[in-house]
Amino acid sequence: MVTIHDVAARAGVSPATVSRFLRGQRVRSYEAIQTAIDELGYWPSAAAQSLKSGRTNTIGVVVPDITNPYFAAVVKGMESVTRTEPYRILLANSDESSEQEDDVLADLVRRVDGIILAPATEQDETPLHVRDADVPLVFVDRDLAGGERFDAVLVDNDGGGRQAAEHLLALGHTRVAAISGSLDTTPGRLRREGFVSTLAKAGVEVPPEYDLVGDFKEHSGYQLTLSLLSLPEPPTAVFAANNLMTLGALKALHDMRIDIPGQISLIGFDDLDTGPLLRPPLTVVDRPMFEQGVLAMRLLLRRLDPDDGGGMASRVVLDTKLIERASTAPPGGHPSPARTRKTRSR
Amino acid sequence: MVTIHDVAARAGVSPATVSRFLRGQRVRSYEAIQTAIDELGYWPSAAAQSLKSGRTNTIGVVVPDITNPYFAAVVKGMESVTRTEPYRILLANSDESSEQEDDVLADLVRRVDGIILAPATEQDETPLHVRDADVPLVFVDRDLAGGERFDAVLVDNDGGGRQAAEHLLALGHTRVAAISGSLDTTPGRLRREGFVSTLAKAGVEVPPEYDLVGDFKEHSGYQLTLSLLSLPEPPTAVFAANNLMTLGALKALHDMRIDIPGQISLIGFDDLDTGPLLRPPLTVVDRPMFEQGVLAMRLLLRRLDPDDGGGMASRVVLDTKLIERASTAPPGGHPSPARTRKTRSR
DNA sequence: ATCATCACTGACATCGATTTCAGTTTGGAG
DNA sequence: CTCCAAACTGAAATCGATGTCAGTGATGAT
Repeated sequence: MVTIHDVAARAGVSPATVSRFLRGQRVRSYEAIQTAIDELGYWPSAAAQSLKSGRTNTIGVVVPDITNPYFAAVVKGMESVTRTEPYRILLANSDESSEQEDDVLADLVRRVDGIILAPATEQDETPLHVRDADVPLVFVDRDLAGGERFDAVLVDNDGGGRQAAEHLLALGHTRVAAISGSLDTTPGRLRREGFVSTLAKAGVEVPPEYDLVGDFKEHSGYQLTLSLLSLPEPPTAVFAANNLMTLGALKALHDMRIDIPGQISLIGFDDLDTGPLLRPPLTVVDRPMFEQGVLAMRLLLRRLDPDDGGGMASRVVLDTKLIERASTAPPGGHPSPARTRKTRSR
Repeated sequence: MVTIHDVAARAGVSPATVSRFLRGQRVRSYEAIQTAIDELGYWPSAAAQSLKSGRTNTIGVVVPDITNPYFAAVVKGMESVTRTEPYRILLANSDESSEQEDDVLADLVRRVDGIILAPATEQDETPLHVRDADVPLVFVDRDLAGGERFDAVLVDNDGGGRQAAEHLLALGHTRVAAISGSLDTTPGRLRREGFVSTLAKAGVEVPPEYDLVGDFKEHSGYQLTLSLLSLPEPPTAVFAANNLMTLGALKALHDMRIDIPGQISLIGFDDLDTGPLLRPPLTVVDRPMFEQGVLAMRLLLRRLDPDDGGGMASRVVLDTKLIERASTAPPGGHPSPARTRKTRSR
């Protein structure tokens, strides 16, 4: 490896002068130094710089599953921010597991200047350890019990659940099932609460056999949908609390030759790139993805700015939006011609 | 920050002894040291360790677009390998741009022990610089002109293009269009070559106005499909050379109210999680994704193993597989009843 | 010609962990 | 009780870059 000493020797100056040159200070022999750097192909050692400065210029990002299009979009948003900064992203999957998250975080705190985390569960204790390590922490998508003191970028999950419920109520559904994500997570818990409580206010109860809990993975959406179909009286509408479980539900309904929305209406949470192209086009509760990543990274970089005053935790909560497509319709019947036309028109 | 000196002082030993304890050597006062570590919450500094050892335990991964489900799956495969190793992944997007790739690589070589790269173009020179920096390099998905001396995990793109062509030929198509990816990339060039040359051998020429080149992004698939539809004599079948452009094509065909496969058959490259659920279910050339990531990471870790002999470059080429669904059919007509039943049966 | 001022320079200490080398301690044998 | 080998320990050097501090050299004013 070629070091600053090699460059100094070849340019006939001291390492200190080379260092000054690198940091943009005026130096008498800049020509000789530049030549030496080019000829030797010198690049300063990141490890040595980190040791001296105490900064790694690296941000740790921990998400449950990078193949979930939602998280992929969020990470891309983060990446778009770091592009113009000297920061890089150290990426890790937690696989929806607190233990893996623990392991990964313990390692990350030693290597990064800050961390953006979508915690596997709300009860997770580790992130507080992260704070002990004096590494700034920002939550994205999911929150933590007692996490109010950290920056966070979230969405109005409760409101999203409400929107889904109101949509189904407006269509006249009364036998309504929910496939929730893990209730240990903020989105899992709040989406269900918003959904169930809104139905309850309208006098529609969700009986236990309709009130199912999955794990945000496609397989659980598939299995739980099958179990709904095996009931003596299946629901006329199903709400799935994230994109992957919605796909699982859709696959199950296809496999069982259920007509959507003729026999069962399906509404999901989180839009998909393919959402409009599916059979049928999916009605979903949508939310900003890329933008969440951008905001989370900006919050973190602000914390890392030495001129930043510190200040209170920023808690950003974005709104969800209902996108009506063709997978929902009044119970029993086929989609009304009006609805169909409306959906197809754009 | 708590250092090894603090621990040593509290345990009443020298830093050298603490270091030995950390590296698992036998030490008389291990109890006192362990206690001191716990009480102080000590973690060794990654920067200092890197400086001393010359290793960062970090792998750089550069892909064109992490929101492409193919690359997300590949990265997840890589991650699954590093999970049981002390390595972490530094992730960067090149956005299909050689310049961004350059910038990112110049920075990465200073921070990582090895790099896995899906180059933006075949003509890219930078990766050779990476080699100058003595950082092992593995290609995934895409190759480089003159890259034969590097490890690589690729697929038989030429064969995949051939499979697509043979499928369309078997259905009887003669007016066939290709939406290729950038011809500067291995997959862009080879998929087109395999496709066009197979058609040519069967006496089917692809005229210039059918022989279009996109950039692997959804928008180009959309635009190029529209341009095909505006021709006086549009094709009866379209081959799109990756998943995103296939989606773009599908959207364009929907927007223009084209019946698939009644008026136009569509075949894609790379399956999607939603592939079977689309309108219509897509016929595609599929290939291993997760597995490609696993293999690439294994190759790289082998290079990093100090006991490894060095040895020749490993060039792994995986096979593609045709998945027949309902988006392709004989020209002109509706899908034959037989085909439809077959597709729906699973 | 002299001196004050300013711009620039190099030796050295430093960041935190590891490793070498020269001890010191321990345990057992005689 | 003495001695030796084996087990363990600490001081100091090291990795590469940077910041401090005490200079050296040039420039201009007198």
